[in-house]
Amino acid sequence: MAEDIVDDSAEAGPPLEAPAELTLEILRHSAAHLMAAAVVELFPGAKYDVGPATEEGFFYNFRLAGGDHFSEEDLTTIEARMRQLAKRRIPFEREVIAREAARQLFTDIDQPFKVALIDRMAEEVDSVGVYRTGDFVDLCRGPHVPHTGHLRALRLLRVAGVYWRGDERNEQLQRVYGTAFFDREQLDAFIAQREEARRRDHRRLGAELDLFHVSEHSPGSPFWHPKGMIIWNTLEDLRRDENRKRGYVEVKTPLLFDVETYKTSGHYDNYAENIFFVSSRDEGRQLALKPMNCPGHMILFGTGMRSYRELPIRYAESSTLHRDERSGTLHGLLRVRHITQDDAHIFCAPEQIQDEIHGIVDYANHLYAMLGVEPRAELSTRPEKRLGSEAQWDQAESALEEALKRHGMDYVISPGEGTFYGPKIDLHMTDSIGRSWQMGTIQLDYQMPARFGLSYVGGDGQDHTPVVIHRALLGSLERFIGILTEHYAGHFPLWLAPVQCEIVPVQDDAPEVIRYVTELRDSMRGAGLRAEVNDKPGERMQARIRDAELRKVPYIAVVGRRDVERGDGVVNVRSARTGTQENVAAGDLVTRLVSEAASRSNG
RNA sequence: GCCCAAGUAGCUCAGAGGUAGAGCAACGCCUUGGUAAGGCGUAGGCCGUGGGUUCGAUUCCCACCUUGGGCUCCA
Repeated sequence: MAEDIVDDSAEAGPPLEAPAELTLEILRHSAAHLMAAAVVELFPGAKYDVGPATEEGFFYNFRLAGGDHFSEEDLTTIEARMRQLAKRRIPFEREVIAREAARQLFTDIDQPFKVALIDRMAEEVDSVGVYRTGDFVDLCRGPHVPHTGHLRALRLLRVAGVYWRGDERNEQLQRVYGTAFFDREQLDAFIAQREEARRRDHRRLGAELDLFHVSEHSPGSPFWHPKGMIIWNTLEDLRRDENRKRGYVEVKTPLLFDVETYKTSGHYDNYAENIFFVSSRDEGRQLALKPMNCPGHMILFGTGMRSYRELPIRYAESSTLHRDERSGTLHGLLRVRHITQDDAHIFCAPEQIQDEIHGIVDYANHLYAMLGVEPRAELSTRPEKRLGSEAQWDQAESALEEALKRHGMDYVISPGEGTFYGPKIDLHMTDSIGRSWQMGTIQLDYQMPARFGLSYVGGDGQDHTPVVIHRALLGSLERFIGILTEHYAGHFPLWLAPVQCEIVPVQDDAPEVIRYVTELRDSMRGAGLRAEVNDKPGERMQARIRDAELRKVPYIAVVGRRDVERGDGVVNVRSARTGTQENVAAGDLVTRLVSEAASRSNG
């Protein structure tokens, strides 16, 4: 959910003129006021904080008397009260008053959050907007709907505890989320759309398609089932193929490291709460499960004299990583503790950065296009606290930006969001309910090689410190498969589908039919296809077809006695995606599926 | 970690202070069927875990675990 709208400047400041047109945002902002009005009536002593419109609806933050919390039942009560207030067509009355008068007003009615907002306004602000809805009064620049009668199609969605001003060190307030639309039909469509999103949720599809599950025996670490492993391994094959073509070399580094390694890398100081520590029989020695591959690759690079002639060296490793994520953040495959990154570290000379970044962006575009997904790129630039010279940062940032431009990629810049060791490009994807997740990342690093004392001999015979580019393109295999499952709604393209062709015999007890379908299956398997025969006894052909359809098998071949007796080797093939049928010679079918799978097309 | 919810058969869910139900799936039998569910039957449960209240708890209370939505976090 986009919560970047939690900017309370929208709540205060100079008032705006009445709107030329009634937008959804205005409607929802007004609905937030209406909700606060209802809450203040129903929960005496409630303090209200801020309540903006969001992409999905609106929310308002409250502190209830006596430290109470809202329950879900309260939502029903509040929503009912809102409807009553809406029916009364109470006008939204706008006033502009002096800042001091407003401060006094909110002090008098004991609304400390509003007083705090006024106190945080810029000095030059001398008047503020105040809106009244019946007895309810809010600090607000508006604009609003003329009266509450416009707020007909409302729905309160959920409650949440949120930290005041988004800071964990502050007290926790109660936030109520809701949404509003111009009419009932739009609200119904919104609710139906959420239902649809739930159907393509990767956790649901993961169970239905028998891909994976998570267990309380190891929270955050998925169990991959045979069908899920096919998708996993197919993506791994793709990664290996492409890495080989692009001059990467595969390495393997340990899972367990002495913690000293992470002190050297800087992770111990910056990341300790996410590291799983492991005790050892060797007293006085503490080990840690690796949360990232970089230190291992640094050590590997450092095992020998390196010449500039060897560079760039591109170490790739798709290794298991563990990160001790906070329990409340775990989320299916999208946020896990057992992470498998399609990781690589490129060690290069400064003058090679541009070409390497270019190559990585090209690689990323190639992969994403092949999978039919479009990530959003974000360029994160130098943060306040950083290492390295300004000249290095200039070079690094422009190298990244240059590559994005050269590839014609749309991107947004996140100023100050880079890492302390360098700027980065992140690739983001959206899940079924609109949440954004970081997938790939490309990070330039001038610092870690120096911390590990890495060097290479340059053409000038002097030692130089290499630059490292950290990059993961899919990001994590777990997360990527999760997003991909939702993207395809479970209908994986042929090359990724766990079962590519299911063969359904019409007469399961006719020996010649059984022989025929078994031979067809074996010839498909011999050609490298994943084929199964569904000859489940006691079930009609229709039920077997339905079963394969529900498992979203791309092709279903139906073979009966008539085909066998005809003797021309023609079978009937049904495409699950289109529901169409056609008659094809078995040999042609195999050739066609092999070629479609090899093309790795999205179908 | 924090707020709000939910954990009952493999799955989806119903139920109630007196010891547990449906549909689908599984298994068995019957059905020989040409493109999305044939019929009958059988089996299946520490009602998330641990405490407490009670003659009796799966049901009420407390704690914990896991899952979901949000917050914070995501170098």
